[in-house]
Amino acid sequence: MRVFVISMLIIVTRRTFMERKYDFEAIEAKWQAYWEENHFYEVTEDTTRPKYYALEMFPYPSGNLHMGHVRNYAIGDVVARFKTMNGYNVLHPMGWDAFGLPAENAAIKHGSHPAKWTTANINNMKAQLKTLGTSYDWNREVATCDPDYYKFTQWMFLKLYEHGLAYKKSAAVNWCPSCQTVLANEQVVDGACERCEASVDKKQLEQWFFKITDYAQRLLDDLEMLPGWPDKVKTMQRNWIGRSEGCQFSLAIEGLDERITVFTTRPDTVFGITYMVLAPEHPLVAKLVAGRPEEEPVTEFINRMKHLNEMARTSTEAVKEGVFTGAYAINPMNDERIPIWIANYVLMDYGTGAIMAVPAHDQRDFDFARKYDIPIRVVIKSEDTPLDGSQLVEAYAGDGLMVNSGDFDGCSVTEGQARVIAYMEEKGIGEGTINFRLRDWLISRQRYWGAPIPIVYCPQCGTVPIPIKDLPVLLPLEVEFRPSGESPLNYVQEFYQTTCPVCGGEARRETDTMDTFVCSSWYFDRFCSPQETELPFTREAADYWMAVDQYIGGVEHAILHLMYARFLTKFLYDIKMLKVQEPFTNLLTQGMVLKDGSKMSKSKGNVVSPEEIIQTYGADTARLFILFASPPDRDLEWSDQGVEGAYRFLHRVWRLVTGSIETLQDVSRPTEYKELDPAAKALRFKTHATIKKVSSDIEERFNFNTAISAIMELTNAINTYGDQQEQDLCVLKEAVDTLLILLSPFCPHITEELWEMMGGANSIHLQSWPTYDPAALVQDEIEIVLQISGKVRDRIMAPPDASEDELRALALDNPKIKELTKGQNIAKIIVVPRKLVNIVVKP
RNA sequence: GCGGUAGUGGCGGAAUCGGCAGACGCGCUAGAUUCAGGUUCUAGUCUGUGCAAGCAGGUGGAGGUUCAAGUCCUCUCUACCGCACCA
Repeated sequence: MRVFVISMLIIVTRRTFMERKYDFEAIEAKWQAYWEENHFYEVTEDTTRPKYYALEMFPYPSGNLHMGHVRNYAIGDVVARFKTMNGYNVLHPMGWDAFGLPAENAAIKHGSHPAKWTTANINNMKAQLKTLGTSYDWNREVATCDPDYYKFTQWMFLKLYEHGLAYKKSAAVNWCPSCQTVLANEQVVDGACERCEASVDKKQLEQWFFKITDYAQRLLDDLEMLPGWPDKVKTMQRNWIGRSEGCQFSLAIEGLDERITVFTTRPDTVFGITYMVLAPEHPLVAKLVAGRPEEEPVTEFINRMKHLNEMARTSTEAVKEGVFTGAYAINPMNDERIPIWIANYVLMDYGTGAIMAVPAHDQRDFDFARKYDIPIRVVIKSEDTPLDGSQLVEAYAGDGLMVNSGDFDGCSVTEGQARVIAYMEEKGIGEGTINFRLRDWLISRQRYWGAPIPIVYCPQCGTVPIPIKDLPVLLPLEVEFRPSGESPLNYVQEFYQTTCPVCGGEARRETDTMDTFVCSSWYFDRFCSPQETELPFTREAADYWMAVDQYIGGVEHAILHLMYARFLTKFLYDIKMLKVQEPFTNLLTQGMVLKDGSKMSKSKGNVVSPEEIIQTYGADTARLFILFASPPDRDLEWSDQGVEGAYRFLHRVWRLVTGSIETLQDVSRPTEYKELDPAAKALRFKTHATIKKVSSDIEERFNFNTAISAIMELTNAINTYGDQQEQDLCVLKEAVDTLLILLSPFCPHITEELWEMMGGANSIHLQSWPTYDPAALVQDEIEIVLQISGKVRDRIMAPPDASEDELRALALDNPKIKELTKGQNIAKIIVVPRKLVNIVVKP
């Protein structure tokens, strides 16, 4: 038998309940302990439920949580809790990006040990993180400096080595004199070290590289597979990869048995070459000038370039300059003699370090040619450009037809490119190629606090990888720190003195460690099976959990971390460890937390400490404010008064709920609602409209700010309804329950406490996310705007399903409209059902 | 220089598909509560004008498309971010 609980109409004496204070400190501690004791957020694979992997970028354990972390983890926690309440089996882990320079610098400065310093910081930050009330499965915690973890970072290295993707070469690398180590290209910003901002030098060193360039095309193409990533990040990655199509060909050198290879994207302009340029570092330069009168000025020029830092060398502002080498090359297309120059504007690390110069059609070459009086020959002619190069005011890079180009005259630019390449390939001069700006990933670091590179150098066997069964290569703890430009491991005899795994003879270990970005390129895989001892992760666990459904972190990692993680994921896919090709299905890049318009920093003295905020107002307030103040992808301006506002709101909720416990405690919600009075109906409408809005704001838009404002509106509506003399307690109960559930992902503690006080079943966080009742959203009447020529003149109430004709009739019958349109010609009437009627008049 | 994002009250922001600009919060004003301050509650708060109902103007600026533009198009200014001699 079905039982209908008929809506009750009861006269209520309001707020007679003895109100308990909102003691956030006690409440937050109580529930954090409860969740932990009851293993609330620990998960295992469960094939009966859909999985969801929510991940925030794990922090470097600097010692203290800052507001950026709070924002990051508050956002992630809302997503994780929301998905859990929607029936997903949610993996939400946390760990530590625990290797890196600051630990070592702190060790040098304070005489502490990096391991000790790091562990202390992790403990401190973990405690801080726990006071935030985040729903992490701490059983899966990892720290990259843990031998159980870096054993598998070394495993990654060995697998890459095995597949020819890790190699050692001597290269001119970025050297940070302050950090006393080399840096990857990605870690050099404006010619300065990304970390310490010291000016970066070039140094010729033997270093280990990962061959990320083998994956350049896939890294580029597969961005298409990521509709859930911000376009901004994808664009940045595309630019970084920097694919350009063109051709490569070599030129003979007059009087020398050597050839110079150049890359160009404009093979259609090869007949316009009037000189060529080598980078000052180009290996052939010395041979070209040997014994010539030009040798001295050239050497002088090269020395001068060497002493300029990266910034001064490569800046667009830098004036182009160069010197003639005295040598000539031969244009393979027409056998012309081409003078060879060296100049600052050609870079050794892009293309081949040498260019063909076509001043008529390249602005840089044009500027240079004008400066040094080198002829300019037009080979692409448009209707508006001169044929005589000396008349050009600037290089012409546009479309046109080939001229002065022998058999190729008359070809269009695109046609010419294809034909020249075909000709070169036929004659064996050159070939069509694709060039990338992306360089191989330099992973050697001359520092101590990192994962040792698992390689030994044997006088007999050469470079020998450590067998996987012998991992980890342990980082010795007894080390002396002296910033010398060499790895401190160079002074630890017990470490570097070893035996060769192949021949058993005496051998020397590699003493460089790996870039920490290697460690962070696969941690999300490790979270799937963090206790696994044989492999970095088990296939079964990774097949179940990967890919990360929602990744959240700062945009500063748009290139570095995200590119490296994508690369390693593709490699793991290739060696059949993973079945996904991309690690992060959806990416949310959060904005910065600002104070007084600029990023919080110690030097500016505008840092707000999360610890203090949590102590003063509680985690729920901190979370609420930070989520309410701005949409997550935009920068957020910190406001102490805004925090007060969030705190006040929670007090309002507290009073509202505690004030109604007595009357609502024993009320059960009916399965059907009938004959509600207008006020009750309006509240029920608001309740369900709020469910609808909050759900879509979280799910579809990540607009937590508008979700929270909708919850605030519901709170206001409940309060207003409370002023009614006669209240429908079922509707009120539904509204209050809904308010708490909708607020629970944002403010997990206060809602849990109030839920318990209301006598709610088990934990609020184990409740299902509510679904809205479409019937409750049906209104008898809705407001229709009446406009005359686009200006609002009146508003009327009409049934929501009123037809266009009915609305038109209602509008024309409206007294105010009648008055204002009297004697006017009605040119047109636009009716938008459920919205407005616009009467267009012509005077 | 190239690419991107943004510009809306005193402030943070809202307006999701071209349809009532300013939701929600902060701040401010007035009143109530209070010994007082704070808290809390009530009312107000884009600008001009008016006692008021109202009327007019208003989303960085200038044009345009449209019955209707914060939203679309063209030009332009400003701020921030990314790339920057990439051959």
